[in-house]
Amino acid sequence: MNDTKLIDTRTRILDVAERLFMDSGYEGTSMRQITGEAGVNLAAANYHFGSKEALLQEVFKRRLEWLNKERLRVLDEMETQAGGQPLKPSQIVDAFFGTLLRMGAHPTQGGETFLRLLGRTHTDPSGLIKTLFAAEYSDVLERYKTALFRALPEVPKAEIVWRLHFMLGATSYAIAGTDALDLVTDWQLTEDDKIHSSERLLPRLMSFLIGGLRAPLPPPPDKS
Amino acid sequence: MNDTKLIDTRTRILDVAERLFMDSGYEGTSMRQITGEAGVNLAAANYHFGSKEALLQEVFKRRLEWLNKERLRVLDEMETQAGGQPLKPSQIVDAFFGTLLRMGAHPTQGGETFLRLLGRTHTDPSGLIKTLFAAEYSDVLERYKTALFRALPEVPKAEIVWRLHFMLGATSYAIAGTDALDLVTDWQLTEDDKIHSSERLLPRLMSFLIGGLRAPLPPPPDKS
DNA sequence: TTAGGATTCAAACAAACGTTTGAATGTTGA
DNA sequence: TCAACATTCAAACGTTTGTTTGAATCCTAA
Repeated sequence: MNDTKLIDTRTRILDVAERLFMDSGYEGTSMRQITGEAGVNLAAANYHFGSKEALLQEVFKRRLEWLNKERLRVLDEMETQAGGQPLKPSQIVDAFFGTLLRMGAHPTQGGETFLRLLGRTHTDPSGLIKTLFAAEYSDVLERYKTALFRALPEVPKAEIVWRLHFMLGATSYAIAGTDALDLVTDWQLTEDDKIHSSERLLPRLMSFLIGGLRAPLPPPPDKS
Repeated sequence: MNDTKLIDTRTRILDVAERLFMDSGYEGTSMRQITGEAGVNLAAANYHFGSKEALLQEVFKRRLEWLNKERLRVLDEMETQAGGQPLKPSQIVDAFFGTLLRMGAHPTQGGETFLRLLGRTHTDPSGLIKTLFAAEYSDVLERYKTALFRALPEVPKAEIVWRLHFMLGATSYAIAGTDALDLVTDWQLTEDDKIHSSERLLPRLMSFLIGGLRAPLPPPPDKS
């Protein structure tokens, strides 16, 4: 087992697969495209990963493990700092979603490509993806849920869960690509707005998320 | 041209395609699955629609035309009622997103199936989908954008556009399937919460969206 | 230097894909 | 009733798909 070339082939396949899955989706990407653009033999992909499905799993796994470890680390650090006191909601939101968005600027962790892949995949109901996400996210969500419950003791837990869900949606959409924004854009934004839009995304999204999280509760259900 | 049977075959294909595209995506669904489950001959799909791509377009077109006409009608009605005064932001949000969600309870317009298909497709960057959406949404978004600008004159237009984008994301995710919520759920919700969750989605989402829309603006960009 | 496992490679596999064909059947208006 | 058109149908088309094979090559440890 060669230490430089083996890792190179594996990594080249993973990197290209990540980008192509982002561009064209899982079913829309063929093994021949992946291995072709990666400059490796077709059979190499099956040799290193076993199957296309297993390759998809690896593409997500190597990033999500890093991300969710980082999310737990940041939350741990905040809670230590707070010394038993509940955190501020804005801290929790930043630890979860801010860490995700800042991953887009982290060159060794896939940069924007993985972020966009993740965003577009979050609404994919395919069994494979759902199973993978459930396994990869469960610990992290449990911790953040608990932190939010403590931070917002006056808000019913069901509402917090729903709002976490909405926050995930707004964020997925935001990172799925500023391309999709071209739908909504067109209209009069200054060049300045466009140039800085990527780096300004985080504060803008954060304001929106916290506004939604702290919004007045909906009227209680009709008892008829 | 037979008036009952032709419409039947066409509609049966459209209905099944809508459901299968929702379940498995465009590339993940084959013409044989569609025509098989619809109980029509394989060649019938190509006969009536020309190609798989054209079939996908039709699936979206018949629903989006209805939805966006309805959205414009509701907004027109509100503006007439207001007699030249700007609308309240919450009215505009409800006219746009409320109309969408209420479509899920409209049996002749695809019900929840189309809603979930739309939710999962919103993050799809494929050229075909983007072109279709751009054409189908442009008029409506233009009108609603203008209404929001008038309703929130003190907010910079760029911020409004971004927040509209975030609102679209939260909504897409919410309608893409309460299945995806199983990710976040698990945790202690009462049975009552679960039973009423579908009909309670709209007020919950609305509170979140308006909270986000009206949140304090993010700090201005660093001038360094 | 050499044996043995790891990796690459060209080639082939069966299966599934979207689409087309031409004949058969159904339907309509004169 | 019959000609003209619309629709259905079974069959086949050529591609492309993911995966497998077995030989060739590379690398490393003894």
